Amino acid sequence: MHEPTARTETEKWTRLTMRRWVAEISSMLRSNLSSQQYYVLEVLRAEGVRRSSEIAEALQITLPAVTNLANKLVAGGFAERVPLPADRRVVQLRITDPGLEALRELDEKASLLVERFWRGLDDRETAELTRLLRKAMEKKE
Amino acid sequence: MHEPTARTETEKWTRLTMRRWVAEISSMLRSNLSSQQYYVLEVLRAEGVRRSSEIAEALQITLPAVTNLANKLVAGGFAERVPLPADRRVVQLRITDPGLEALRELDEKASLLVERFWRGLDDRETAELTRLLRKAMEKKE
DNA sequence: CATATGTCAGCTATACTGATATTC
DNA sequence: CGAATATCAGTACAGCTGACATAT
Repeated sequence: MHEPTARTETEKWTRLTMRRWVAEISSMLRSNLSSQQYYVLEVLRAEGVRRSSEIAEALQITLPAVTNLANKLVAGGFAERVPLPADRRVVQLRITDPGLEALRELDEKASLLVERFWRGLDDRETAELTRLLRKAMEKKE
Repeated sequence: MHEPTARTETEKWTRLTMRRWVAEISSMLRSNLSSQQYYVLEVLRAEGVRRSSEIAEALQITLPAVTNLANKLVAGGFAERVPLPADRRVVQLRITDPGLEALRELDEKASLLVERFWRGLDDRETAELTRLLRKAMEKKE
């Protein structure tokens, strides 16, 4: 083994960091959309219309769970169901203008959260952290 | 503003990283304890016996939620309730040997998960990442 | 007729609020 | 008696599996 204590330190700080993130983001979302609803809207904004099965795949949940999420989003006016004429089994979801607006507000909050989250780092360190996260994620595919 | 794109990049990669972590840890725990149960056991192992109110504080959940978690852990044999003679309103929780054993197994898995999670980074980068996470977390108190 | 897509029904798990012991 | 601690009761919400309707 190369450096036994180093790996333990990495574990320790990785897990503490992740735990805090989860705590902060869930308290941020408390009064608005659930985090899954938020994620669906983000997917819709980024990708345009998406069918239920694609959303299930993206969120790693079952199709009935997507139906449930979609019901909430549609009921709230954040998304709408759009039939796909070419294949009438398919139901697509599309984000609405109020959905985009809600997303913008949440983006604002998330942005502040990220900024606050890494507040202990200076600009150079933040840039280095970003580079490392990006590299780690890009190599995961 | 200093570097508008830099902040956006930080946001983007922070959030993707966190989302993936949540997905991976929850699939890791799927067949065992819930992540909250896991966290309670970790707290108990680190701190010795803890009263319900302290656990609620640590996990940022309500007291009834702790009662529920404690019921599950006790039913599973992972923890036990210990009265505190000095104050008979208090119920403390203590981890059992089977609880320690379960934790060891999960630690093993979590350890592999962390290692795999940052696999895209080399040793030097992993050390730097660890330093940055630690610094960011320590400055948050 | 077999497969694919989405929804419905019913179940489970977990957290919450409010009410209720019990003890300090 | 008021405050603190934990639990109980009831509710809400999100996810799952299995059954079902519709379309390919």
